[in-house]
Amino acid sequence: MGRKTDQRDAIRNVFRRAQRPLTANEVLDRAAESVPGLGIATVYRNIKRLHEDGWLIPVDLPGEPSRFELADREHHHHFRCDDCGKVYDIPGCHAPDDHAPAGFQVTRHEVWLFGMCPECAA
Amino acid sequence: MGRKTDQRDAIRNVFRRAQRPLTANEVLDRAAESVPGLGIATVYRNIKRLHEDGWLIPVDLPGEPSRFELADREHHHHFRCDDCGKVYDIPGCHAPDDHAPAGFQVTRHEVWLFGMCPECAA
DNA sequence: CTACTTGCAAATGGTTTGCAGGCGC
DNA sequence: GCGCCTGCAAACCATTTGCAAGTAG
Repeated sequence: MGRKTDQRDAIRNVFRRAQRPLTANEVLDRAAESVPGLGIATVYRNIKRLHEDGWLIPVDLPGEPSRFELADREHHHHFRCDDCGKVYDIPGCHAPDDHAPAGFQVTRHEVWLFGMCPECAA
Repeated sequence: MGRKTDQRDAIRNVFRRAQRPLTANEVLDRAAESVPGLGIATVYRNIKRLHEDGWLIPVDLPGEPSRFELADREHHHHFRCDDCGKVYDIPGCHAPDDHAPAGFQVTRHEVWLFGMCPECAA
């Protein structure tokens, strides 16, 4: 997985501490606290590598920058609140892979739910 | 819905003829055939307006430019071939909205299937 | 010492916007 | 004629890359 550097350690720790998917800029802000001078390019390069190594998985939403979260978790989906914009993890999977027309081989799927979160609904 | 212009007509006709979601550039290429000199900014402006008017719906997937398709169709999902990159419409809906934890009010969902399309599987 | 890493700045690619001229109504 | 539309170019924003200097092993 390459060399051990302060930057990479800091970036990995940020993800380990995170309770939700993070954007590159959020990672930069948090990691820069322990590694002053950290550059955004380094964050992107490390995120890319950690993703390639299977340590991170991308969480993308239309019109927003990519977010990433730890890969070592159960398969799950995401919920985005239309009101506050927060992204929540939704445990479990209720979208079987086998509903494509004949001939299509489905190997993976993504499900996003949108609506109002408990906080905003109150 | 605003004035009638050659540009807007051409752009709408492109979508009416399309068999799959299109990117802004794909729309530009096709619409420019009937309206030489058409600019990409005009395409974006019209797509934005047609979307706001509910005539188009966005079809987004990670790391790729937004695509759009006609809104007046049954709810359906999309399949993206990992091999050739083409995006297919998948009729029907097999992802019920009611699988979020208590407190979450789900009003909308998006489902993407990934894998191999019939052509590439052959 | 050598190769991998980093920071900076410039480049990229999709999308948006400012502006002056054009055209639908 | 008024105000919406358009084309062009410049601006934006997230992300990537070139490059020279730094550092892990």
